Amino acid sequence: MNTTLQLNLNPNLYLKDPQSTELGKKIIENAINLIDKIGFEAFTFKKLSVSIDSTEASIYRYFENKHRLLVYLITWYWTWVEYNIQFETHNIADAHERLLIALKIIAEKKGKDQNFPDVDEPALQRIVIAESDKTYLTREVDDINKEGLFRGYKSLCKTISSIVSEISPDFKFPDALISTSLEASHQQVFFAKHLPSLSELREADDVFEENFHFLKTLVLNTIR
Amino acid sequence: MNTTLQLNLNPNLYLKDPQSTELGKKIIENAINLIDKIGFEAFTFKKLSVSIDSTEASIYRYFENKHRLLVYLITWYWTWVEYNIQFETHNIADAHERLLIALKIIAEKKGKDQNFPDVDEPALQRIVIAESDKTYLTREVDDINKEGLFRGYKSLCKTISSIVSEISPDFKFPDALISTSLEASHQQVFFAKHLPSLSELREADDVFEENFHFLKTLVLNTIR
DNA sequence: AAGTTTAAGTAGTATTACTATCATAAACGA
DNA sequence: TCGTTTATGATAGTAATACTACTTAAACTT
Repeated sequence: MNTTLQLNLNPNLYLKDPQSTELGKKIIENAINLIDKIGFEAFTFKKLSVSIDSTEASIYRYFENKHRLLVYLITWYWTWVEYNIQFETHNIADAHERLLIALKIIAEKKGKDQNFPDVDEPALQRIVIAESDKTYLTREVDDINKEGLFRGYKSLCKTISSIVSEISPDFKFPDALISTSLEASHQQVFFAKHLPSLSELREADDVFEENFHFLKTLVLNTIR
Repeated sequence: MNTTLQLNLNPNLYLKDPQSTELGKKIIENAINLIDKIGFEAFTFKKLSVSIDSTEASIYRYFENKHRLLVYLITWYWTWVEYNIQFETHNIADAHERLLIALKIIAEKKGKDQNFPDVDEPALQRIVIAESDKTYLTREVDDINKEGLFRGYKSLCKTISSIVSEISPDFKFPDALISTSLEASHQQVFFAKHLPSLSELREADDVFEENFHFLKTLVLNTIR
């Protein structure tokens, strides 16, 4: 299969769909590179406009502000992860097996997906690890939520927590357990790199394998 | 007992010890109020200087910038929490019992502690819930860590994870489990309030009890 | 070819996050 | 009591940020 795909995202995420124009695609591609390189706080529309050889005002026509752009990128990521989970668990009857596949996909290191040529998934994963919590840790969280912008993340959480409920119908906290696990899946990788005394995971090629191992232990032991 | 106490914090947290002067204490007291009221992003030294009827320059003599001030406040909180855990678990032989006390203290709603008249602990707990992750989610994390500013949090994590190891010496991830639990203890309360579909906890007087119940389930099931 | 929608560039503003300098007043030591 | 640290305050200034408003250019329609 050689077709390129497009994820359907909530139109409230943008003022003008960046997937619909050349400039829009350049904004996404270069925003990922730039945030990955300098971090979200230092990232500005001015710097982005220089790197795509355009202007601040043009970028403001696509996104209300840089926070909304971050929400767009992070939502793209979770929607993509959920798509992969749906794809890989399709036609698998055993709930336990489906849960393991889902946890694996969440925990693992992401490579380039040829279906989406404009998105650098490995860079985007690094952004998720370092910046994703900033999407909701803001005073605007309720407004943003009202517009439905967290649907991607919430839907992913629901997908996995319902597998948990299928396995252990009496378990009281499937949503809390899975949201905790989703957060842990990037927090622990961050700790491994920057605050290693907070985690047994160690920065190396296999952090992501250890990450999977930890998540598996956490989730399976908790619901059993 | 009627003496007031003072927590010993790493001097790198400040340029000049705010606990040593009247102005310093006013800065801490009003910073807590102001961040609680308007959030960390909207909080500025200018606004703080107006609320304490002083000047920006004076505040800059105590803290390098507003991020360092946040690190100071959050460190104060975790150091205080660890002090409480030490106090309450002292002389208790049974590790399982000590673990439950520690989880309870982490999870519970904080009231005013008369030992520290200048600190509004309930407001500070709200700041921890909404802003604490911003202390380390920054490009400066490695520099800040090198100065030892995360010692409070790391020490708390170690204290509890060593109880875990005492109970289950073969468990592979005591640090990861406890850092995950510490993060969950404020994340789940945040979700209950702002993104309730990510958690079974519900905003009400007993969120903190449910929080304890969830943490207990998570930790005890995982290590058993 | 004229008119109209749409995209993109130019220019400007208020605020933020500082830094630097100088004045003054209290506190402290000899 | 005189002189000197030390703490705070007042004032000003700067580069960068996060926008907004206005204007021009291109593209598409009739």
